Amino acid sequence: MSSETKLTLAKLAKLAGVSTSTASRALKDNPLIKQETRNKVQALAKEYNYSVNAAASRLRTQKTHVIAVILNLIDHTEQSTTDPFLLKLVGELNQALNAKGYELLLSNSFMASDDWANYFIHSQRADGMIVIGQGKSTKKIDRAAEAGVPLVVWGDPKSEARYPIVGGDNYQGGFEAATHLLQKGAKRVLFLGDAEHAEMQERYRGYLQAHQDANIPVSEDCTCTIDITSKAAYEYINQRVKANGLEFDGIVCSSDMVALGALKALKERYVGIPSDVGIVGYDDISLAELMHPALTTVRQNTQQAASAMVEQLLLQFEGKETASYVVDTQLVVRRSSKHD
Amino acid sequence: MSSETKLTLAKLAKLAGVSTSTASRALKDNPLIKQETRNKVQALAKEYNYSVNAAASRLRTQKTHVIAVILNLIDHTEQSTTDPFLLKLVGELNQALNAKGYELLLSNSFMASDDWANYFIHSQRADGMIVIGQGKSTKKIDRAAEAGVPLVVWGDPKSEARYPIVGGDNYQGGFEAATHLLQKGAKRVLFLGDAEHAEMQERYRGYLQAHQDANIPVSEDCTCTIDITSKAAYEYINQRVKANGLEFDGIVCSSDMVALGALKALKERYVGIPSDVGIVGYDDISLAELMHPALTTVRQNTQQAASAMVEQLLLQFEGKETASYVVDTQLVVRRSSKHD
DNA sequence: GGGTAAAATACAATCGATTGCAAAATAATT
DNA sequence: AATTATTTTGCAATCGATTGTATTTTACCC
Repeated sequence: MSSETKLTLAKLAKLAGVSTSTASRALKDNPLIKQETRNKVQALAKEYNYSVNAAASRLRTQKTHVIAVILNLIDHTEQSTTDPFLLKLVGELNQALNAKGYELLLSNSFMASDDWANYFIHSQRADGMIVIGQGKSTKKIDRAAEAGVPLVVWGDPKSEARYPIVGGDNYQGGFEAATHLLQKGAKRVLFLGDAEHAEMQERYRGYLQAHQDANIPVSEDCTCTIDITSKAAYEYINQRVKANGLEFDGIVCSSDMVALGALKALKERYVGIPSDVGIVGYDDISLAELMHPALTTVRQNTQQAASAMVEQLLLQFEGKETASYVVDTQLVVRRSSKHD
Repeated sequence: MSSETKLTLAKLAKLAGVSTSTASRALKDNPLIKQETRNKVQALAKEYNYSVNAAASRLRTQKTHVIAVILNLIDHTEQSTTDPFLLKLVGELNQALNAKGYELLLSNSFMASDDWANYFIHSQRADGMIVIGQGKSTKKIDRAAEAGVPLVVWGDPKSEARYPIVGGDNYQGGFEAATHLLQKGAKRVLFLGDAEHAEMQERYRGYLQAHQDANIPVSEDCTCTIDITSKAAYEYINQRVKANGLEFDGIVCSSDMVALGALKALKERYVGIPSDVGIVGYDDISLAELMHPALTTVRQNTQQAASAMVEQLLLQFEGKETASYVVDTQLVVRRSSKHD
């Protein structure tokens, strides 16, 4: 089918009876080349299954058309490998990038150890980076940005940073979630999450504000700091109820995974949802509506998020101004919070 | 911090007072170079944050150290973007690849349209491919393999193919799942899936065998062909029960997502699980145990799978013999199938 | 000290595509 | 027909690292 020797541009050019420069230009429809010639070269390329050597092209043009996407792992937890929301985001990013002619190099933060700028950019593995999650500290990200790495982050768009951050309005999300529970009559609503993350911190602020607006005090022991995993949530709620009984009637969770863990713990103890405790999650992963009861949650538009991130990144390539971007967010009310 | 001009090997060599060839060799600890010189060059490289230009290196060595991972989408369904199992596999592959010094280029089958061999391999974007899912037809995969693409597939390891296939023993898994339900007393067990997929086909065969061994007939209407999504499962079960009432007492599902959809439909109709209907899923995604009742399922060892796939791929690079590989599979019994 | 073996380093070609500029071919103008 | 303007194409340098081979340096031995 294919001849044994690799087909290079030079050989293709010879076949077409033109020079490599002409062939190269013809392939990309450069108007410098006569239409007829372009057609001939392109036809031959198709016939012989020619495709440009990416390595050579990248070397010459200094562009890779590759974007590194980094799951910014929280060191000791396994949030990222497990959390469907983050993976969904990766899927959407892949779509959005492909649509713009870019490819997605998937990485966790281990590979490049400390020095993202060098590992990905200077080494010409990628043209830019998308970091998913601010983590507990943005030091690494900041350093990369300072080194001039084109960069976009999924996180809390209100954070001050020299790079654009795309994310939902977490303050608003937290506020709506808590307000919703309070309106349904809850008096003691837990916040289950980890305020060290910028995103969670904002949600927490919204949660506090909701209480203030509703004139309901928040006792200190309603703030529960746990890892953002279903396991941690399960264990926490399990132990808390075991130790203190059911001394709360609502939970605002920092993610759906956390909500699912809490839900499980409560159901095992025959706590009625939502009759005894109302639960609100965050993210609206596909399983939220499959739960029983279906999970009330705050949906973030991941598709919009992905497009925005890609757009902000490409803007940097053109040297244009960028800005953080707030993604649509919406409280999706389902059974887990709604007594009829 | 860093000087303005890009640091190339040539400049590094000049700094070290050696030739580029020596510098190049020194950086990779080539014993041809005196230890002292190696140290000096390496120290300088660290000091100046030098890192090899991947594009140049790839062009010269004709190796990319990149593996393309393809989510082999089923055209009209959205299984792959949603299914946590597949994404988990991607995560594990990333780990396994990194451990061997390879990077993961994530793709869906759209990007490369028809011609994987050209798009990924001849164009030197990747050294090899890992395809997740055989899909309904293996034509594309077969064609790529014929074109000489180093290739490993996640699918049914019993399929005949010229490339290694890694996967669980689907026949055995289906057999155990069905046997388990039958032993618990089920008389009419549905199979919910799509036998056009090689993997599902095998599970189905196991399901049939289980019935034969237990001497329980399988009526034709127990074979339910649906898309491998929770939504399709939900709708199917919902309609079936609505139309015919509850004329079955067990379901073997072709994935956990399918099981969750079925579960939801049944719970909405107040069907007791497992008292009225026992359910077994497949994959043991992290949410399986969070369900209420927790989902009995067939676990496939994804970490082992990822290592095996990477190993089989690297073997091809060395021109060595490869073989399909059967991953450990285990029935995890939980509440959804277990009356006490 | 002269000569050979061994160790260490340098030279120069190469991977394949891209692109500024020069050259050739064609068209337009007088 | 000669000259200029315009299209179209080709030349040759370049991107940065790698590696076979040649060369230089050092070590060794009688």
